[in-house]
Amino acid sequence: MELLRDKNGLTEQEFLQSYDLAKYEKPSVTVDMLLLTVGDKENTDIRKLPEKELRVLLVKRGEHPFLGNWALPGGFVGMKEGLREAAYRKIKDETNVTDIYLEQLYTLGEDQEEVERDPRTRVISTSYMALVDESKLKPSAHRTTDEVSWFSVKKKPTFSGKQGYAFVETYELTLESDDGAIKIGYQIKEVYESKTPYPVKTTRYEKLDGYEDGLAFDHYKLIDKGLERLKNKIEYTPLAFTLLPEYFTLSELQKVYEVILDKKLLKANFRRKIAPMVKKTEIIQKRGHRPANYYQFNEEWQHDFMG
Amino acid sequence: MELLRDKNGLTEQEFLQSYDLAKYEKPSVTVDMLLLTVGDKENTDIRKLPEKELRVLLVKRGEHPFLGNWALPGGFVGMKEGLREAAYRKIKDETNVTDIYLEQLYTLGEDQEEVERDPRTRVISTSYMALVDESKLKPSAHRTTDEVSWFSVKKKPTFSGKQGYAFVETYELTLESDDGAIKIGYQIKEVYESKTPYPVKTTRYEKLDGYEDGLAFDHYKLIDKGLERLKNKIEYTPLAFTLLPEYFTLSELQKVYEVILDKKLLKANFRRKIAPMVKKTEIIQKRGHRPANYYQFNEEWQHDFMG
DNA sequence: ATAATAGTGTCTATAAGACAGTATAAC
DNA sequence: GTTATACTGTCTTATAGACACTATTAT
Repeated sequence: MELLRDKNGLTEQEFLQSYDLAKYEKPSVTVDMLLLTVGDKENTDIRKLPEKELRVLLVKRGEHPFLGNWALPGGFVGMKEGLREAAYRKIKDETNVTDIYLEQLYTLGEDQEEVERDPRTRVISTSYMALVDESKLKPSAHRTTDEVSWFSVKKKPTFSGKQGYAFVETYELTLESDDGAIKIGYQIKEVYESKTPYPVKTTRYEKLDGYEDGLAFDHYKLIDKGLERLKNKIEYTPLAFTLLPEYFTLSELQKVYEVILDKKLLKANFRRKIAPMVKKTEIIQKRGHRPANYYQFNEEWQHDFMG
Repeated sequence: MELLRDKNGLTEQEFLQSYDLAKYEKPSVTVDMLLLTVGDKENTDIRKLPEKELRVLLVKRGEHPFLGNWALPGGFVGMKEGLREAAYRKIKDETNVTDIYLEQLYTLGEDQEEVERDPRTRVISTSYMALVDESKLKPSAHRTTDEVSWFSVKKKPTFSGKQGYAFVETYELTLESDDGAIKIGYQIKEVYESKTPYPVKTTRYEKLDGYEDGLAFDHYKLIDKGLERLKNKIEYTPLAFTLLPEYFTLSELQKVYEVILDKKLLKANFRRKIAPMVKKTEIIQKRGHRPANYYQFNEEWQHDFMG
C-alpha cells in the first residue's frame, strides 16, 4: 500500500509524530448523570395501593463551585475513558447498580451563556439519562461520603397562550427531597417565535419565588430535557419496562405511564394499547384486593413494531 | 452575604484563584456538521417534474488523518466559543449561509472504540444537524480551498428478521457525489437483543463491498443518526419547512416528505394530514401542467398542536 | 355488606388508508 | 385529442376515547 503524503510531504505516521498536542488550549470535558426512577409515594391509607412518583438522584456539592448546592452526579472524563463508561462509573459510585439503561441526553456548552457555565474553566458536559427499577436500589449503600438523596420531580404547566406575536408556554419544575426538607423550584418559559418560514423555540429558566435552594450549574436544563425525552419515548419504545422489575402487574405499569405522561389513563384503553408489549405469566400478586396477574415484557413486540 | 468555605477553608474566590487548570490532561473537543438539503434530481423527461433527493455536504480532507477521504465539515472548538457557535461558523465557512436551522445531534466518544476514533489524540465531537433550503445555496461560493461537494444520500433496508435469539435489521447507506464520480457505501446492522427485562440495540457499520471510497473518522454514524432523527421528527414537527423556500406547492412539500420517509404517499391523504400546518397564498406556480397554488407555513399550527 | 382493586365488552368519535373522480394546463 | 399535474369526495378500516359492566379479594 502506497503512503499518502500531505501538503508538507509527511506520511500519516510522520504527521502524528510531529503533532503537537499542547499547541491548543482545551476545554474540560465532564459527564452528568440524570438518574431517574419511579417509586411508591408514602402511603397514608393502608387500604389503598401507593401512588407513584418520578425521582431523580442529586448529590450535595462538597466543593466549589456551587458549594452546598444540589447537583446531578457527574465529574471529569478520563483521557482513556469513553463518555458512557464514565457515566457508568459515576452510577456505580453513587448507587452500586451496574445493570442499567443508559442513553445520551444532551451536551451542554452550546452558546455564550453556557461557555461560562463553570467558573473554573470552559467545561463541556455530556449528559446521560439513566433509568432504574426502584427495587434494584433498596439494598445499596452509597460509597461516597457526599450527601446523596432522591428528589421527587414534578413538571406542571402553568400557562399557555399568546404574548404579542409569540406563543408562550410556562411550567413549574419542582423537586423535593426524600424527607421533604429541601425544596427546589424553577420556572420554565418556552417561547415559540414564527421566524418565517420555520418556527424557533427558546427556553428560559428562572428560580421560582419562595424556593430557597437551587441546583448547581445549569443542571435544571438536563432535568427538563430528560423529562421531555422520557415523555416522548415512552409512547413508542419499551422504556417503561426499565423502570419496573421483571415481573409487574398491569396496574403498576399503568401508574408508570401515568406519572411520566402526567395524566390519568383509562384502564380498559391502556390495557388494549399495551397488550402486544406484554406477556402474561402464571404468577399472581396479592397486594390490593382482588389478586392481580404478573406480566413480563414481551420481547417479540419490538420486532413487530419496530421492524 | 456570608462566604461559604470548603473543606480547605477556602472561599469560592480563593478556590478559583488556586485552581490549577493544567493539572489534568484534557481531551480535544470538535464539532461536526451534518448539513442536509433536499434538491431536484437531474431531469431526463422535460415534461415531468423533477424527483427530489436528500443531500449531504462533504469535504475532502486535505490533511492527516484520513487524508483524501471525505468528511463532514467540522473542526476544533475555540475556548470561548459555544459548540453551536462553532457549528454556525463552519457552515458559514463552507456555504456562506447564515440563517439556518440547527439542532444538536449526538456526541461521539462514548466507548473504547470511539476513544480511539482520532489517531492524534482523544477527541470528543459534538455534532449538529443543519437543514437548508436548496435555493439559499445556489449563489454561494465556497470560501475554503478544500474540495467540497454535495452527495446524494440513500438508506435502504436490505434485511429484517430473526438470527438465532436476536432480531436483526440491515440497511445499506450509500452516498454519491454531484457528478457521480465518487460512491461511498456502508452496511448498517442493527441487532436487538432481549436482555430481559428490556431490550438492547447495538449498531455495527461496515464498508460495503465494491465501494472503494470511504468516510473519514466515524462520520457514517452521524449521517445514519441524522437520517433517523429527521424521519422521526418530520412527522410531528415543522422540520420539513426548513427544507423549502417560504412559498411552495403542496406537491413539493409532499416530495420532501416522501424522500425523507422513503415511501410514496397518497396525495389526498397527505393533503388532509398537513392541511392545518399550511396556509394557502394567492400566488400561483406555472411549472407542471395544471398550475399549482403556492402555500406558506402556518405559524398558528404549532400552537394548536404543540400546545 | 362495602370498599378497593382487577379485568372485560362495547359503543362512539376520530384518524388513516385506499381509491375514484374532476379540473386545468402543455403539447 | 393525450399526458401530466392539481385537487376533491367518499368509502372503508384501524385506532383512540368514554363508560358501563363483571370478578375477586380484604375488612
